[in-house]
Amino acid sequence: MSRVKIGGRVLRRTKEDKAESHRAIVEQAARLFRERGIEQTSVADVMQAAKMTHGGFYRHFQSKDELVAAAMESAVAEVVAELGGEPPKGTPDAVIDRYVSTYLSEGHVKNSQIGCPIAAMAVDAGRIGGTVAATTAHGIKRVIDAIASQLPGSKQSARDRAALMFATLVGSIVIARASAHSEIGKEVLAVCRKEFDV
Amino acid sequence: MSRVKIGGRVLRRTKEDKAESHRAIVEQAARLFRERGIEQTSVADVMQAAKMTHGGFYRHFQSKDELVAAAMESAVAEVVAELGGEPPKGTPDAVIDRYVSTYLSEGHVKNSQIGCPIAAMAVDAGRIGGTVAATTAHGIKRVIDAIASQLPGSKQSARDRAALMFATLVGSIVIARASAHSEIGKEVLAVCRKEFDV
DNA sequence: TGTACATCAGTGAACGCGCGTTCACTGATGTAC
DNA sequence: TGTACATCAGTGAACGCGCGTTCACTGATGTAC
Repeated sequence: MSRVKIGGRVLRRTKEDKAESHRAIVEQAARLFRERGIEQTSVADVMQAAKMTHGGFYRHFQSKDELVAAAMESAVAEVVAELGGEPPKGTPDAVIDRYVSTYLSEGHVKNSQIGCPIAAMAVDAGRIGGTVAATTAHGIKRVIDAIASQLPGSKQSARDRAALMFATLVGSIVIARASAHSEIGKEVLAVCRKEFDV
Repeated sequence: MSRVKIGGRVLRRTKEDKAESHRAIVEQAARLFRERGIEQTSVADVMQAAKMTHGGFYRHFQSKDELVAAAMESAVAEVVAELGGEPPKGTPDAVIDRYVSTYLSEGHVKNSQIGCPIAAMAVDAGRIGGTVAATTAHGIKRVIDAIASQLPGSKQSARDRAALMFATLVGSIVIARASAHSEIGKEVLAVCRKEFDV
């Protein structure tokens, strides 16, 4: 944090500061939208989390929807980066194993704020339509492509298995979260873990 | 419709009329919440769809959340009724085949208002918490149980396969809807149909 | 290097709007006698 | 059967509130000369 505050006011506002503010807004939005939902998170909530007041928001985005798209894009990019990273030591499918077992963990159920943006935001983002829906659709494609790139076999076969796997993952976490205090959620996660052998 | 309107006013309001109004409110809520989302549908929207003004709403429900729970319950009951019905002519798993192939159809992608309430509402309903979340969790259990009751094999095995199947169905439709104008959604549905052989 | 000035990120008050909810009222229902 | 009256489903205006967005303002930045 290079910005210096004196008496509660930000005194330095260079281009780098603006870029840093921008990043902080998107980061907090990606976190809050996934945790509380898009409609349940106000622009003021996001700006407060980014340690600013809400008035400055429109120096960075033309509308809340533009922020929603940016947050979705940012969260998808993180997922894709994890999946596209160098396969670490171990078996060739270690990246996928780690992705799937993390996805189907109790931690992912509880910590939606750092989890899959599709599971947390896609239903509402799709309903918003326009650029938000388009960004979401593109994000889904990117994630499935990234999963497919880590699967063995032919391109088409890998893509098909990636699509089916991702659908199962998304459904499992949606169900598990909505069944948080019931046993059924844990059952679904367990069965799904068994299915993918993680 | 037994209610008689004269000059735009409902003149008869017997107990049966109230029950009919109640049913209409829940029916329209179940439809609109699934189509537009819970937060995006106002109490006034629902009452208008049920051909009333918003003021009378609180003669039927203590709060919007109570209506959300009733709408979820009603929509789940419909799904369970379809799955629990007499197996019609044909193979013993005809009920499941019909359920799955309808679930994975383009029609279900487009017509969320008459589709699976879990796919359409569970993410938001879970976030609301309280009775709404509890009703949703219970609804998920009821649907999985209903699916399991139509599957062959041991109780435990059927239940496990039902849980996995439902997760895949929910994930597929969430993805397909969010990818509406992209090819990826159709791919996911197609792969999923192949998986379940429908 | 120093001075004058335009820029613009961020502040905080204010805007209009739609929401969930409340309430006084209307008038048909249905019960008591 | 008829009359008087309490009930209450539904109406429509009104409430307070939080939202997305706007705007006048502040003051450090950074450019022109």
